[in-house]
Amino acid sequence: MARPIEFDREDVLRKAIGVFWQKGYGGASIKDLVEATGLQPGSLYAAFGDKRGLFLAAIDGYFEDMKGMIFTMLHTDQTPIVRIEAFFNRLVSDSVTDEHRKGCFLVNTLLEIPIHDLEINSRLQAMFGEVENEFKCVLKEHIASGEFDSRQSPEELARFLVMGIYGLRVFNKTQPDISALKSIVDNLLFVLRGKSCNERT
Amino acid sequence: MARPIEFDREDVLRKAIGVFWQKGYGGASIKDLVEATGLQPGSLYAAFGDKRGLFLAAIDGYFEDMKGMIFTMLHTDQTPIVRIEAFFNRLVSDSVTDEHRKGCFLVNTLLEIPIHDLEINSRLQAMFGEVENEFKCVLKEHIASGEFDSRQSPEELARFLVMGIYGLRVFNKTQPDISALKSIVDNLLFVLRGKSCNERT
DNA sequence: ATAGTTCTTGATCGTTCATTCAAAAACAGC
DNA sequence: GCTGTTTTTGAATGAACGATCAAGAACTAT
Repeated sequence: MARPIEFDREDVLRKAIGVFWQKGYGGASIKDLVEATGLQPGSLYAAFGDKRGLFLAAIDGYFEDMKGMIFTMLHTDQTPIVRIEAFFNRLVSDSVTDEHRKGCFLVNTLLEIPIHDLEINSRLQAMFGEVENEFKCVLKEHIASGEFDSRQSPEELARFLVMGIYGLRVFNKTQPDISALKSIVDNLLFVLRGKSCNERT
Repeated sequence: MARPIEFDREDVLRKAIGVFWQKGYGGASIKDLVEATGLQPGSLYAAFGDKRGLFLAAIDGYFEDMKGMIFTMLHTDQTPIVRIEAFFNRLVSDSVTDEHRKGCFLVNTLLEIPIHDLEINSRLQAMFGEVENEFKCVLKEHIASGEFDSRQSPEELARFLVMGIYGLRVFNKTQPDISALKSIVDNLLFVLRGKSCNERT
């Protein structure tokens, strides 16, 4: 009984994610978002409230995709260590493939947004907390398998791996070199198994 | 034979560093810088050209301090591994002490500035290249000492440590927890020596 | 067809941004 | 105590920003 909405909300959100991902929150202007989404300011504001609301929706949308990827990588029928290895190999190949070197939208946001912005930061903290927790579950399996004398708790190792994600993401901004990234991943995984496995040339 | 400059350039630069450090390049306005430095826009522009010029000077100034600290930490008469350990312990204590959790100015900038800004990014790359090189020299000593069977080249290990700096810096933005940071450092160093040393509670 | 409702449009608002510049102020040389 | 030179001042500039809103457009229900 009224004029129907013409745009696809998810489609618009995806395009907005692209803008924020590439330019950051402060760097993306409404003009950028209007051009990318094809919506006029009025429609954009009607749909998402304001720029910040759209940004929050973008963060959530990005994390949904990310969570799906993580779940796919970490819940296979392979051994725990191989699953984690697959996850980081995927991270490396994504980093190398990404020609604009946008990195991880969430990690970028982590450094852009001031810590006193609790609404955004607590959200990011919760998201990476979920990632950490996924690692923890897999690591518990790993330790339970007995092939690894547990020097440390799965909590500590999971935190270490999350730190590795951060580090790799930032590293790729300075040196997008695949062999360097692979070597770093190998050293990260070395902590989990006590010996180096991948041969490198 | 003219009116002398009233302000101390280094003092002004230090205050400007504080502003950029806390707010980022895009987030810091000229008004912020005018208020922090006590200089009027005209004087600021006469001294540094424009906002970007001041930012570049700020980056350089920050790195000078950082380089001094690194040199102090890595050139003592202790064993190589202890020196690197001291470096990361210092990084942890700095992270915990910093109540505003500003992190590392250079790492923050790395994520804020788009990669196609070559003037800034090549500068940052050179700076972290210097850090990597410092690590490499110390690691060569470590390997030459013979107490560590060199699974890997000092280049690869140095890169891994730089990645660790990035990771720790970002990690502290989400979880400023000293024991978590210490545990991460312990795992980073584990890669260098093949066994865990620090006891943890 | 008409009335009622919601969406789209894009010009417009007030702010804030980085930057400039003419005028005033502070020195050195003579 | 002038004169010449440079610095400081802070108001002014135009552009870009996020956000708004009245008018027109598109649809449904009756």
